[in-house]
Amino acid sequence: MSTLMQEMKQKLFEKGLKVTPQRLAILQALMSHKNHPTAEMIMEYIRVNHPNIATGTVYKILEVLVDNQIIRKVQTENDVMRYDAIMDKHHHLYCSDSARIEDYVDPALDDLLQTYFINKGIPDFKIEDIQIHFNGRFLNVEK
Amino acid sequence: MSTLMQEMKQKLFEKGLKVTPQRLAILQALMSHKNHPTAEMIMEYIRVNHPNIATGTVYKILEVLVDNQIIRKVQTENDVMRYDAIMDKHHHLYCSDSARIEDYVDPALDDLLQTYFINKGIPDFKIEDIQIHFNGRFLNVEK
DNA sequence: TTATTAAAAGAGAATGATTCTCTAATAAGT
DNA sequence: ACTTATTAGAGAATCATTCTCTTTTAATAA
Repeated sequence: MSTLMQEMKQKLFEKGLKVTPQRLAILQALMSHKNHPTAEMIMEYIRVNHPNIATGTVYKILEVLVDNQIIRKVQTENDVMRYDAIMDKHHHLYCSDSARIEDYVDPALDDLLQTYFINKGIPDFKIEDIQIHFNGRFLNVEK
Repeated sequence: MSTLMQEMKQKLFEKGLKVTPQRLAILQALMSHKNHPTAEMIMEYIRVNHPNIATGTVYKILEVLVDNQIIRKVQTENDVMRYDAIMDKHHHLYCSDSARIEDYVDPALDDLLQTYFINKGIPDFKIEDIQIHFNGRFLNVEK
C-alpha cells in the first residue's frame, strides 16, 4: 500500500471514521484525478475495482469527507459538484470555455495578500481564508 | 422609470434582445436584492407584480442575461444557483456558516494583483479575470 | 478468535432545482 | 395596424443529489 493511502487511513482514523474499502477507493480516485472530479467521474473510476458500490454511498462518503475536512468542494457556476483532495493552500485556474480547473500554488502571493489585509482588513468582516479564482485560457493541453 | 431601468432597457437593446416586462422585472428584482438572490428569491419578489410569470421563463431569462453578460452567476458550493447584477469589478465575501454573500470593492487590491501578475504571469495560462473569494464571518447583521 | 454493536453500505425511491417541449402571445420593424 | 421572429406560458422531463430502510461490516472487547 502506498504512503498516501496510509496517510488517508490515518486521517480517517483521526476523525473517528471507520476505514472502509469504499472510503479508501474514493480517496484514491480523488488523488489520482488531478482535475477536480465530479461524483460521477469518481464512480466511473471506482467501479473497475468496486463494481457494486452504490451511487448513494459515493455521495454519502464525499459528504462525510467534506464535513471532516479531509477533502473540499470546488466552487463552480453549474450544478454538478466537483471535489478536491488537495488540502494544502492553493488557488484555482478556471478555463473560460471548458470545465477544466487546475491548481495554482503561489506562497509569495499568499504572503502579499496576508500583508495587505493585516494592515487593511475588511470592515465588518473577519477573514478566515482567501481563495483566488483565475479565469482565463490554458495554453497547454490537459495532462 | 428609474435611470437604472433605462440603462437596463438600453443593455437589452444593445444585445438585440427584446425588451419585455418579464425581463425588466427580473432585472429590477436583481438590482433590488443586494445579496445575490436565487431564482426562487427572484420569482417570489416578482410575483407581487407579475403573478403569472412561469418558473421556466425566469430560468430562461436568467440564462439569456448571463449569456449576454448583463448579469453573472455567482460561484457557490451548493446546487442552488445565485445571480449578480453588478458587473463592475468586485470580489465576494462568503460567510462560513450561512448563505450570506456580499460584495467587496477594492481598486487598490486590483492594482496590486495586476502589477504582481504582469511581472510574474502564470505558466501555460492567460489570465482574463481575477476574482477573490473571502471566506469568513460577518461582524454586522445583514442589511 | 468470536461476539457485539454502532457505523456504514446497498438498493431504490424521492426530491428539487433546472431544463425541455410545444403552443400561444407579443415586441419591433415594415 | 401587419408580419414575423422572438419570447412567454404551462407543465412534463431530467438528472444530480438526498433520503429511507435494510443488510452488512469495521472496530472493540470478551
